[in-house]
Amino acid sequence: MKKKTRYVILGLLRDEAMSGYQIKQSIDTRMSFFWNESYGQLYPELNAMEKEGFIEVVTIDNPTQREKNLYKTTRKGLELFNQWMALENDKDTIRSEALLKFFLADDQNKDAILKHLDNFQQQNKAQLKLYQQFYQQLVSFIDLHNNHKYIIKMLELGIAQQQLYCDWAKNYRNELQRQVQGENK
Amino acid sequence: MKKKTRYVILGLLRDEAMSGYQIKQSIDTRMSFFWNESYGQLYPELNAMEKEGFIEVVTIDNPTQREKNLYKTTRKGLELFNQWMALENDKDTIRSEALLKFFLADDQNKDAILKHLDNFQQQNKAQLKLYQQFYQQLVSFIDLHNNHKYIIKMLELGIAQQQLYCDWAKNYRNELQRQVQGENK
DNA sequence: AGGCCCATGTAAGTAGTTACATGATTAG
DNA sequence: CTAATCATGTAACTACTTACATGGGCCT
Repeated sequence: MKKKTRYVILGLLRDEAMSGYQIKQSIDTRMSFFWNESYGQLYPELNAMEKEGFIEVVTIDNPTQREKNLYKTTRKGLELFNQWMALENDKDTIRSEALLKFFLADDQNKDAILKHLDNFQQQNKAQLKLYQQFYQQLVSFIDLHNNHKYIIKMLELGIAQQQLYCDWAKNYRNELQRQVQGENK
Repeated sequence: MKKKTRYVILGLLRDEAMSGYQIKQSIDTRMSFFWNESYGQLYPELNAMEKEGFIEVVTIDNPTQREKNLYKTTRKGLELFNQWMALENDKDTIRSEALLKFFLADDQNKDAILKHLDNFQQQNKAQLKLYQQFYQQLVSFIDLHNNHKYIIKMLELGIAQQQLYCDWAKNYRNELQRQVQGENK
């Protein structure tokens, strides 16, 4: 499977100059229901892409700011990005250990599942909150960038999914809990 | 991140003896909304696990059947599985190129997005059908295995998610289509 | 007879994570 | 003053995919 890191970078740096660190934050807080990247991918890729001319360093006017490498996408980078957009997609990669455990569980693992359901719900709730925050932020802009409506659409999906996961987990948890109590009567 | 392949194998081979090929089919058709594996992981792992005594070969009584290696989980394997169940979960891994494109799109990529939305909807619809089939299969058993109710719960989540994705894509597609038509007027 | 699915595997290459190192800045 | 967060990077490792090889059985 081909590496997609450069396209994420290219896409994010079209509108806003960002550092590697900021890119990572963006992905983690706004895109994590369908994507992730690690620093070990990001930083070397940023350096390679700069050398190849797909992104360039933006110098900051404000010299009081501490040093960080802000990049933005070049024209050449934009071309590469748009080419990628038209290409067929590779198949998805997904591995959720929590969901795997839920699927493979039997009555011997009831306690473990109960614990994992709690964590699962809590994590999804936290993520839901982040998506909602970003959503509010975007819709409050009167002056919409032409890409904002695309992001908003995706956030709607993410929010609906997180909501589904939370509700499902809450429900399931209560159901299992009742079963356990029934047994101990 | 530690390799989880052995736990999937262990979990699936508790109830039903299966070949590597069947395991792969199972994962692809029933678990693909939260997990995937490739043959390159599966077959070497099966051989290693047999050597280590976590799974064992089941000999078939029926000699007309063509040759295939059917495995099931051993007591030792079950212990390992139950230990894993109680452990904390690693963080998820996820990469969906389609969703990435939806997120990063702007007006320049409208046509590409339209095409990807079609594929996305179609693929999710196909997967939805598979989950529904398996669901029907499970609920029609009068004699529920003690793990069936756990699988059913997961399928409910999978079905709801696929439904959400399909509806979202259909809606989004129509919306974008109308925009394009509006522009060409 | 040909194509498709069943079935098992391996080798090479690539993608990805983790742990470590380093240091500045900010908030309490 | 110290802990957390911002910030950048690299090396070693491991996980994973892909492409290839092989062949039987089934359907038409």
